[in-house]
Parts: sequence; C-alpha cells; structure tokens
Amino acid sequence: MVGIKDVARQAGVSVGTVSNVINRPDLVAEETRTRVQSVIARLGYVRSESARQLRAGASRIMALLVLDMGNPFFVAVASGAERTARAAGLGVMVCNSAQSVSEEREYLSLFAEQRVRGVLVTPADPTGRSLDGLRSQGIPFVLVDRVSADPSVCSVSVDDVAGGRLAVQHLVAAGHRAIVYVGGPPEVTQVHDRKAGALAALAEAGLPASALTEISAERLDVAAGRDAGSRLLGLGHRPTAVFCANDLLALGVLQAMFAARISVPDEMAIVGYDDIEFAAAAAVPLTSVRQPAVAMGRLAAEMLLEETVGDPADHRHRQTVLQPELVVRGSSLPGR
Amino acid sequence: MVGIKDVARQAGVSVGTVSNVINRPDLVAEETRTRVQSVIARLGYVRSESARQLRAGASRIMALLVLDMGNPFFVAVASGAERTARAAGLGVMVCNSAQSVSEEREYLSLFAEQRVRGVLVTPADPTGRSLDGLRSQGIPFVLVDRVSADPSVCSVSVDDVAGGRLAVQHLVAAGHRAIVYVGGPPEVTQVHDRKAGALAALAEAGLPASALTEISAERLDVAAGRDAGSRLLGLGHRPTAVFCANDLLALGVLQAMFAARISVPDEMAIVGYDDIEFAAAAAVPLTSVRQPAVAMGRLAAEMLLEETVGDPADHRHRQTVLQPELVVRGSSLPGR
DNA sequence: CGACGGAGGTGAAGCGATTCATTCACACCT
DNA sequence: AGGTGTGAATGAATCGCTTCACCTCCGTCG
Repeated sequence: MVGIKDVARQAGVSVGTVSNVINRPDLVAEETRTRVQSVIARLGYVRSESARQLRAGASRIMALLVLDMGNPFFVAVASGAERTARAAGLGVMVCNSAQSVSEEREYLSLFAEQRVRGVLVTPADPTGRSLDGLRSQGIPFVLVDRVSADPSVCSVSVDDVAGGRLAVQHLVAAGHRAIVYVGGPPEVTQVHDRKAGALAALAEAGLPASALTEISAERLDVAAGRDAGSRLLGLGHRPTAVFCANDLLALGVLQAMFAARISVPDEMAIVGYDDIEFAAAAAVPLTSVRQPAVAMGRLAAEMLLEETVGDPADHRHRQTVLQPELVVRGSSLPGR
Repeated sequence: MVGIKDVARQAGVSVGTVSNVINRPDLVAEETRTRVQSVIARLGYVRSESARQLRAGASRIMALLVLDMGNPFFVAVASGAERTARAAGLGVMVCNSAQSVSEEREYLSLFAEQRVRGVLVTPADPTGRSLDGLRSQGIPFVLVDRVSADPSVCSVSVDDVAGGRLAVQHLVAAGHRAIVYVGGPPEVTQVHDRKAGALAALAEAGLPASALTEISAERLDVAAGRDAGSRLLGLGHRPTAVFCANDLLALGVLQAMFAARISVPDEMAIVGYDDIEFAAAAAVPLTSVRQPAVAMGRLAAEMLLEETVGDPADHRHRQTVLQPELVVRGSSLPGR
C-alpha cells in the first residue's frame, strides 16, 4: 500500500511538502505542486483517513441513527441530512436501531469509538439514558423528531399535537362523530402527542372525548395496521372515520377495509400521518398529515454542523419545532 | 479526552497491560484485570478506533452503496447485509448513490480513504470503471443485484430473465394477448433482462413479439409509473395487461388506472417486480415477482466476509444467481 | 543448588498522516 | 558588504493504540 512517504521519495521532496500539496496547496510553489500531484496520480496514492483523524482528534463523519429504515419517512429524513452533511464535506453513516434500545446502545458506542463528528438521533430509549455516553465523550448530538426536556439539548421536531388536531378537525368538519385513533406503543411520544391533538380538536368542537376510541397496534407497520383494521370492524358501534398514528398503519387499515368491501371514503374515511410517498400512491390516495421530513433532516444536520464546525462558543442550543400540514386526498373526501 | 495512558497511570500498570485487558483479557491476571476494568469504567475511557485502525491497517467497517434508498427493495437488501456484518463484529455504512455516477465515485473514494474492510455495491456506472479505485487499493468488493462479465468479481444477483418470463407466462396463461412492458432507462441491465424474459415467454407460448409493447419510463419511481399509466391509456389498441420493471412503477400505473376508473384486474391486469412490502399493501394487492432481497444482502455480506476475514487464499471468487418467484395477488386475478 | 519454565508485566517501536519551528536561498535595501 | 525579509521546503514531534521482545519473579526439577 502506497503511503505519503513513497510519494515524497518519488517526487524528491519531503513528506511535509506532500502533505502541504494536499491540504494547503497555496503554500507550495507551482512547479513542485504539479510534480507532486502527478506522482500522486501515477502511484494511485490515497490518503489514510485514520492517520489523518488520529492527529486531528475527530473524524469527518456524521452519524444518523433512525428508528426504522423500513419507514419511508425516515428515509426522507436521512436524505435531507445526508445532502447537507455532504455539502459540508462530511460523510454520513446511516444506521437503524429498529426501535431496539440495545441496538441503539451498540451503535452509539460504535460512534463514540469512531469519534464521529456528531450524531443525529431519534432515540429509541425513552429515558434518554443512552445518550449519556455521547455526552461524556463530548460528542455533539441533535435529537430528530423528538424534543428533550433538557433545554441544553438541540432538537428538531414537528408539532405532533398540532398535527393530531389538524387531522381530527378535518374529520369533524366533514361530519364525523365516531372516530377511531389507531395508535401504537404508548411509550412512543409521537403516538401520545398525536392523540392529545385529536382530543383537543374534539374538545374545541364541543364534542365529548368519547367520540374517539383508541385501538393500539403492536408496532407501527403495515401488518399491524391490517390487524388494527380488522379489529376496528369488530367494534360494536362501527365508526365512520379512522385517524392513524402513521401512514404505514393507515395503509394497513385501508387494505383491511378493501378486503371487507367497505368503501373508502364513503363508509370509512381514513387519515394517516407522515405523508410518505406511498400515501399518495395508494389506490385510494391517502389524506395525511405531512411532516417536512427532508427539511427536518436538513435542519438537524445544519444545527449539528453549526455546533461542530463553527466556533462552539457561538452556538446556542435550541429546540426547533416545525409545523405539520394537512394534505387532503381521496381517502377522506366523500362523494367523488 | 481520556486515553489509554491515563487509564494505565490510574491503575498503576503499563499501557501494554491495559491494551491486553481490552483485547486479550486471558493474558492478564484476574486481580489486575478487574482493577484495570474498574478504572476504565470510572474514567469513562473509550478506545479510539482511528488509532487502533492505523496500526491494524484496515477498519472494522463494511460499506454498502445502493442505487436508491427510496426503493424499499434496497432497504431490504441493506437490512440483510447489515445483520450479517454486525454479527461478524463489523459496522455498516449505508450510502445512496441515487443512480448518479458522480455520487458513486465520491462515495467510493470516501470508502477508499476510510480503508473500509470491504464494499457491497450495486454500481450505477454501467462501464464498471468506478470500481477501479477499489481494485487498485486492494479493497475487496461484491456486486449486488448485478453480474460482472469478469469472473474474478464476486456477485450476488437474481435471474432477471427468469423473473420476466414468470411474469409473462402468468399473464399469457390468464389469456392476455396484448401486454405492455413498462420499462425504464435502457442502460439499466435489470430493465433489459426482464424484458428479454418477457419476450422469451411469449416466444415459448407461440405468440408474436408484437404482443408486447414497451413504454419507457424516465425513472423507476411511482411518479414515473403514474405517467406511464396515462400514456398507456392513450395507446391506440388498449392492452389488457401491464408488466412493470419494478413495483414502484406498478403502483404508479395502478394509481393511473384508478384515476381513469379502469377496473384492476378486470379491465387491466398488473404485474410488478420486487415484491416490496407496499405491493401487498396496495388496495388492489399487486401480483409481483419476488426477489429474495434480504437473502441477497445476507449472501453478499457473507461472501465479502469470507474474502476479508478468513484467509483470502481459500476464497474462490464466484457469481451466485438466485431464483425469483411469482407471487400472485389480486391485481392479476380476474373474477374475484 | 543452579538451571529452567511459565505467568505476568513492561516499555519502546511503529502505524501514516499533520504541523510547526527551523533552515535555506535569494532578492532587496541601505 | 552586510543586514533583512520572504517564499519554499524540511524533518522531527506527535496523535493513541497494538505488538513484541524482553524482564522479573517464583516454584520445580534434576
């Protein structure tokens, strides 16, 4: 494997000069520079990041740890973060905790060993204890799609209460009075907040909280949604509308309705959450609460870059909360 | 930042001993070992991968470069590869070339600088020239979902000709005689091979090649499929069946049919390719050619591990070709 | 009693880059 | 002529770890 010394020898200069050619080319005389560069090309020299990093103390990689790569929402977050990081010259390592606290721990300690420049993370561990390792190593991190109680922790999230409210306001305005909320594991903040928003919307409309029934799905994926859909049909008093904690669940519910030959939206309106690409692509296009996923990834990465690249002194920790937006489509528009 | 020397000092041993405690604990006396371990815990020491790696010469990371993270097919490949690599103690860096040759180049040179242990890649560059960098650095790689003409290049792929044949055999058996193939950019091997399979099926059934019309989509995503769907409806002689080069296109076509109030499958049968999760979840569940995506990721990672971890001498380069499988669902089953 | 061996530890050499104080050559000024 | 300033290049120190040759005890055996 060819190293900087080989290049120096071949070019008849010192290693310091080769390093300068690579990192501060303006310090090197034109003639020497081109000579060295041609030797680099000829030998196919590739500098070793590990050596560089050892001296520098920190790597040029930003880590992104998401809850579920099977959810296109997180894929969108990742793409926003990635574009931003790469524009700043950092590589991105995308990892998937699959909602498992132990996977999360493993990844975070891997990141610490790698001395990554910073971490974007949607924590699986509700206690937030997993992040202590990063803290004690002095590795900056930004929470994505989650707010911390601690004001010294940066975060970018979307107002889930507002989102839940938007969804149910829409259903109430369309005349629905018996609505089901398909939620998930209650320790997931999002699931909780979206329901709170739904209840708030009912209250504001002067409707009783009993107008909303909750069905809790095992996980937040399509299969669980299908299951919730059939449970929903078994309810004594069949509702006329469903609001789902995410689009994967909503797609599952939609499929269950189709299997039971229940017309959507005429007999059952459905509203999802996230507005993933497949929501619009469903054969009954799904009304959904759009989260600015790409923007969230971008903002989080920008925040991290600010803390990590710029002068840490002039970085103010902050919590950014974005607003969701209702996208109305066929699944909640009767009479079309 | 606390280093191995701090630990050594605090524990009253030499750095060599601390290193042994971490890497070969059986060489250290019980008492010393526990003492060192407790100091490590107390100081919150985290070893530096870059230093370790600098000595070792290679990192403990496997890279995976896919064509499109927005396609759940690749997400599945990634999850298979990841599980395998992590079981072997390697971290995985998943990156997305987004079909761009220049992005691909950038990532590959990033990998080379990182001295990653190996690379799994679905190349975007049809010339295969992008991989020369890895070759000259001696970084092993395995092609995923692609076969190389060069027998010294490992690969894991699925027989796309067989897949195309399965799809069209199925449609022909159901009586379809006017079939549209929705393909994509012709330089994509998969698109080409699947069509070749389709034509082979027609020939075997004694039907003329003219029974298959091709519509070429700009890209391989849902929006392009929607577009292809409406173009399809504008054809003079309307076909009775569509075979799409992937499920994203098929979902788009399905949506176009729905918008035009054309019944699927009665007026138009649809067959997709990949069998992504959203295929089964579509309101008209999609018949699709299933690719063993997770297995492909797993096999590719195993192949790479064999070359990279074991003795390279007893590694035989090989090309594994898996067989696809037809999954019949509602979108091609009339009379239900 | 001295040689031997094994267990437990030590400490210095290196991995491949970056960086910085230093040296060198040369032109310019007084 | 001597001093000075400048642009260019040098080479040694350093980052944090692993590894390996070597050292020290101490019990055992011939």
